[in-house]
Amino acid sequence: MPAQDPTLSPDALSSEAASAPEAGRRVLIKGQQTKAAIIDAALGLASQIGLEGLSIGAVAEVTGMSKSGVFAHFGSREELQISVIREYHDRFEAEVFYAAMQQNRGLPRLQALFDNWMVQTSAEIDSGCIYISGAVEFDDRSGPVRDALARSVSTWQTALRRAVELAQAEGQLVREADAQQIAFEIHGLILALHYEARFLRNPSASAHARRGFAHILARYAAQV
Amino acid sequence: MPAQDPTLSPDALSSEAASAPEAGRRVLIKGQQTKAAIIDAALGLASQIGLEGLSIGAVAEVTGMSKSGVFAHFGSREELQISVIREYHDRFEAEVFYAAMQQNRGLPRLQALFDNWMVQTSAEIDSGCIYISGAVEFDDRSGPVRDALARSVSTWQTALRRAVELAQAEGQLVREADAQQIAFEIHGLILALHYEARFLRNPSASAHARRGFAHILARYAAQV
DNA sequence: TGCAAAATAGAACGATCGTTCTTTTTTGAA
DNA sequence: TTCAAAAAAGAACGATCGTTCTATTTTGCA
Repeated sequence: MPAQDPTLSPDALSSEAASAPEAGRRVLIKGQQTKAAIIDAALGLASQIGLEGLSIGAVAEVTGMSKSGVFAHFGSREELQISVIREYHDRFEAEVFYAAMQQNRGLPRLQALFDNWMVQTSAEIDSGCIYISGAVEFDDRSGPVRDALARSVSTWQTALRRAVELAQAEGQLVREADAQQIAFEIHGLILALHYEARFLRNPSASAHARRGFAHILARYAAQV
Repeated sequence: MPAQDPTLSPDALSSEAASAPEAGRRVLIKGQQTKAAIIDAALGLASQIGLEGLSIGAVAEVTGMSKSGVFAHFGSREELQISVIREYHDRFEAEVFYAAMQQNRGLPRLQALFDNWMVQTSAEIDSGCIYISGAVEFDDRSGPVRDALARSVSTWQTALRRAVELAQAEGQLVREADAQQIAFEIHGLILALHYEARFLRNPSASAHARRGFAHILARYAAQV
């Protein structure tokens, strides 16, 4: 199954923090533990105040460390930001993508992907989504942080589009439809959900998004 | 016509910079001119780097003034940010809302609103939209800047929803449909357009948004 | 237990930020 | 042309930022 099903960047952005130490060299485990704790705290902070608002001083305060202690693990703020993006990518992959892969390909899996995405986004109404805030912060910038972010988002969008294409291949959605168009419309629903629920505090945003998805499925449903 | 057509916050956020000077007092016009020039430059900056990234020093450099010279016109950075929001509100109102009001109520006007919104958003692919970036920057903050932003956005959303309701009243869209649901889906298309075009540099984003709008109209079209 | 390496802390740097205060220049009606 | 008010400039403040350097503590195999 993993051979023929699409995977969400199996290697592209996988955490390299667990690189195997060279044999015959010392293996210190403490550093990796605290580094993981730092990244976890940094992701929490970045979700609230954005990747750009993420400061080493704030991370140090949350983790109870010194600024230089935090800094030493990454060497630069950009590397910390990229580590946060990688961590978010991994969690998103696990909770949205992999969690839906156990559903049968086609409409059940596509529905599960959207449901998981909704759950993730709804949970982020309080915390914020760095795929959305990051896009706004880095849309006119260049550099490794933007590249890492764009790569993660593109990878996820490709996975979503492939799920649509599988539903078309299964004959559940019309084959003539543009899968990218469908993915675009779905993406819009999630963005509107995030905008209305998190910024405007509109309590009916979730219902609107869910209904919108049902409308999309109905519109592109293949006639039996 | 202005009496029965909805207006986009006729007074709520109108610029108060042109407050009439007291009779018998001196009238210096220079200050208001430079203030307008500052706001114009600040809006250009905020569109690119966001309202939060907007710094008085950067505005001073662009306008060729000193930091304190710029500061004196507003008294605080927050007031400068609010002035920028007001200016954007006025321009958005003129180029999107009022420009569509000359179309007949119902579908023609709704289509014009969306077209103008698309043009505005497409033009902002290079400059950025502070209604979108601002929502991300201030979604977990409170204060007068967030309030001004949320009020402007809510006003525009109300105007959009009313245009949908007019199309329903004209019998062009099904009366049973939830106007807020339709406005939500349209908003999602614009957000996805901004995201994909500005961040991911996807050249087909405009086509996707336009097609998505046509799909919405078709789905909610009243059978004749 | 000893000891080198790794991990962390602490202090300081130059830069930028919003803001305040003082001084100088400009404005425009009398 | 005069002159008070308005506008703008200039300098400095405390705070925070990312980063660098050095010193101290902790780690984990020998």
